[in-house]
Formats: sequence, structure tokens, C-alpha cells
Amino acid sequence: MIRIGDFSKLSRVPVKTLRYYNEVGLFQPIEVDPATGYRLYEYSQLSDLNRILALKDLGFSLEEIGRLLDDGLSLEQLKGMLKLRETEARQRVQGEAERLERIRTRLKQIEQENNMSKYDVVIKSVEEVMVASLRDTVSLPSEQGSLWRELEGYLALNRVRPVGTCFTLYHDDEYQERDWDIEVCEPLPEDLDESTRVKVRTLPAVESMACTVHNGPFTTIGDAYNAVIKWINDNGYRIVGPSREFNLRPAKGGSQHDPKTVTEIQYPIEKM
Amino acid sequence: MIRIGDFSKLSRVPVKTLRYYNEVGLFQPIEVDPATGYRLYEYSQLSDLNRILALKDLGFSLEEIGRLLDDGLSLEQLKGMLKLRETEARQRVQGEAERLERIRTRLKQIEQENNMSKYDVVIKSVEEVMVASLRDTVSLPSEQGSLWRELEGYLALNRVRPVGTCFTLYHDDEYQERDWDIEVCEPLPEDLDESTRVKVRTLPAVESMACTVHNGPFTTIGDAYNAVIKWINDNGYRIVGPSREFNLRPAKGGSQHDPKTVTEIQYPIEKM
DNA sequence: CTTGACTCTCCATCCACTGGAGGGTGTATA
DNA sequence: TATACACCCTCCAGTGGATGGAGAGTCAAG
Repeated sequence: MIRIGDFSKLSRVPVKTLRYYNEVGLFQPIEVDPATGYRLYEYSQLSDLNRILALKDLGFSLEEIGRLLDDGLSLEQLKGMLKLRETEARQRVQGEAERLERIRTRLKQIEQENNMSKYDVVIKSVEEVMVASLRDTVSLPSEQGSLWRELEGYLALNRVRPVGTCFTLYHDDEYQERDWDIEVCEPLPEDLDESTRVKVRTLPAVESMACTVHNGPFTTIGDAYNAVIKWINDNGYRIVGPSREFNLRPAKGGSQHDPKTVTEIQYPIEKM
Repeated sequence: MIRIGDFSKLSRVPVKTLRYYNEVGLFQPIEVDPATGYRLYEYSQLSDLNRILALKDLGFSLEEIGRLLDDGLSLEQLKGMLKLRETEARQRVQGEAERLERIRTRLKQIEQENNMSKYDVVIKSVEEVMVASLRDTVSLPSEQGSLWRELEGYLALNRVRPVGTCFTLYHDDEYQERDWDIEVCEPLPEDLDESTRVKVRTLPAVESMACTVHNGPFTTIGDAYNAVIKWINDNGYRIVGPSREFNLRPAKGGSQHDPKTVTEIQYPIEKM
């Protein structure tokens, strides 16, 4: 029988941790001296502790390990739990690899341009959303006002109060000189009859949206688009659908040249 | 100006988190209503929050982000910090990938053998250690008793009290029928004169040791060796030096057939 | 005036330890 | 025998980055 310090040296597990495992009931010393409270271990317990460390390495929490060792659980159960861990670990590997790439991209960007971009791109997921929408071709994005007036008119007629932030979908893959295929969308709280021009549809949820926010008038919004598209390419992603443009400020009808305009741009992306 | 709930929806950051960021001084609402305490945000703050989220994604802690945003720090400093993050991220990717492989190996093992191995292998690092050692060829490992007696005799003669657990190095790469090249080692607290037979040397620290513990007499220790060697191969590692065998129990001179014998086996390994 | 959604503060909880204070124990040396 | 010093004990607090809940106040629609 040996004391905690020696057992700690042999197992290379800190004394504090051994005491903690004792406290939470995961791993008990074979004996506790009733007079001094000293914990006494047996050499043969080393393999028990090794089992705990091995399970911990496989991704189990201390509580799971405790249950796992107490209930002599079936191999099938163990297999199921391991499969779960495997999925988790696989996702972590992928997530960490992508994060690493983002760090490297950022480093490269700083080295090349010698400054930090005005635009920070973040990946977010968005839920599905039911919208009333109106799709048409306009000569320029700035000419979408009439589409908005038409859509709002129809909604007012049907006594629907929209919910959430309205946005524009840009269906063209590339920059256009003219004739933009755009779709103005207004989120709906409930279903609604369609008209020949106004459609109701549910945009599916999107796992990964590359998002950025543009502060300033529409005239300079191209910078934001360039930044997010560059980011997407640099980080090894691919655009997999139409972009969304949320006009957050000012409220509908405000001037497009208001310098306090705030616009969010979202691109659905996938890892290449 | 919008309230916290709306700002939360726009930014897809939970209300609780926004309040928490406020509390820790990372991200303040533009105004707090003095009467109600309601936090009020501006749309234009979205890009500030995005910067925080982007930095968080790059691996910075909230505290670092706070300092980073407050002190307009130089690009050089930022680059240095990012390089650190990069190293960290790379190590995490590698570590997680290895863990994933260990999980998969374990799953495969369970499927093939339909039970859990008696031996749990864990990877540990060991520090460098100065030892007095005696290397020789013996017909069988069980015949190393004479080497131990010779080594202990020399140490006693020089009035050195050994410190730590003594162990045996096995220098052969493969299983031998006879003529084992082994080295018995006794850790030293301080330097010591050598003799023609007894050498003093410092074993370097080893990053990764595959360790397992065998409970039972020496006659069955082969099982433990087989288990750890199989584990090393299955998990894509490679043996990069002599194995160490620690006789933990009984104390020197005990019977090799004592069923309560406890032995630790260590193999220095590297990822292939 | 009521309902229900929203907001506030304050406190507790999570995980797996880690650090430290304050006090007792065991052993080798002066 | 005294003392130094390593070792051990318990108890409490803290880590990071939130998250959950209680209890109370606020606001807008019907």
C-alpha cells in the first residue's frame, strides 16, 4: 500500500486530481487511515485508473465513466456510446481544421494588405422562413423600390402584418451590367393566398451562411460584397445559392444615400 | 435604436450572451434607459459584434478580444498573436485526429473480438531520468536477477540510496528465443562514478510513451506485451526505442510467481 | 384593464479541475 | 530530543463562457 503522492508519481496523475476522483466517487483508494485520513492505494489499482484515463481519452465525461464502470453494461451499449463519440470527434476534427484555415487566411490577409479588413465575416446558420415574395428583372439593384411598393401593397390589401426583417434575394451568379434577377421577400407569420405576381414560399434552413454587415450608403456596398466573396474563396468555401441582402436601417422608404444605412449580406456556402 | 431581443435576433447571439458581454465589459449597448434599465442597441453595432465573433472564432478568449479592441494594438502584435493561435489550432487538429483514430480502433476491436481488452493503453510523457545501469546479455528475461544483485551491490558500496522505481530496458526489437540484450536501471538522485560494468547515463525525456499495467505473475506478462504492441500498430504509431519494464510490486527480491505482482510496461512511440 | 411578451437583476449551475489557506503527520538529521 | 521539511488532510474559491431559473418590473395590443 502506498500513499497518494507515490501513487500520483506512478500514475502521472496529479494528487489533486486523485483526490477529486475520490470525491466524485469515480476512483477510491483501497483504504483510508481512520486516524489521519491518509488515502492508501494498491499498486494493482493502477490498471483501474488506466481504464478511466483511456475512457476519458475516448471522450467520455467522468460521470459517464462512473456509470460505465458501475453498471456492467452490455457491449452493444458500449458500442453505441462509442459511435456517438466517433461522430463527435469527427465533427471536432473537421471544425478545428476549418478554423485553422480561417486563421491562416487571416494571417495571409494581414501580411499581404498590411491592415485589417473593415468587414468581418462570420458563419451562422439560419432557420427556414416563410415569405411572400415578388421576383422580377430590374435594370439595377437601386431600382427595386417599385417591387417593394407592389409587394407591400398586396400585403396591406390582405391585412397581413409582416414579421421579421425583409430582404432581397439576388439570383444572378455574377455581376451584371443591367437586368438583375432579384426577388424581394417579406417574412410571414402565417400562410397567405398567392397572386399572379406575389408568391408564398418557404425558404429552407441554411446550415452555413457567410454574413457581413455594411455600414454606409448603398453606393459603397460593393466593398462589402467584394470582401465577403473574397473571404469565401480564400477560405475554401463555395457559394451554393442566391445571396440575401437585409436592409436593417433605415426603415422602409428611407433614403438610399443616408450615411447611417446598415445592410446585412448573407451568402449560403459549403465547404469545397 | 432597438431592444435586446431584436438585436439578438438580428445578430443570432442569445440575449443572455449579450447581457453577459455587457457585464464583462466586452460589448456595450449604445444606451441604457435610466428608468427601466433596458439595454438599447444601434443597428450599426452589428458590425462591432461581428468583429468580436470573428476574433472569437480565431481562438481568442473574451478577455483577449477586449484588450485587442481597446488598445489599438499594432499589426505586428496582432500577427504574433495569430501565429500563436495557429500553432494551437494545428495541435488541436492533430490531437483530435489522433483521438478519432483511437476511438475507431477501439470500435473495430470490440466488433472483432466481441469483448473489451484486459489492458488499457494510455499515452503519457515521461521526464528525463539519470540512472545507474548495467547492460548485458542474458539467456531469458527471468534470468536478470544476477544483474540486479550486481547493480545493487555497486550502489550499496558507493553509499547511494536510489530514488524512484527501478526498471529494465529491453533493447531487442523482436522476440528472442535466447540471448536477450537487457539493461537494468536504477534512478539516481545525483551523479556517481562509473565502473567498468556499471554506467551512469541520463535517459532523455520522452514525449509519448504507450503505457500499460500488468497484474499477475511474470509467466503471463506476454499478454500485456502483445496487447500494447497490437495497440501501437492498430493506432498508427511506431516504436522508437527500447521498452521499459517497471517492477512495481513486490519490492526487490520478491518471487516472480507471486500472483499479486504488478508490472508497468512502457514503449516510446511516434505517430507514423 | 388584462393579457402576454419582453426585460431587468441576482443567483446557481455546468465541467474537470486548480490554487491556496490553515492545520496535522511522518521521518531524517542536528 | 528538537527541528526542519516534505507530505497529507479538509475546506473554500475560482476558472471560462456561458446557461437556467426565480421574482419582479415594463410595454403594447385588444
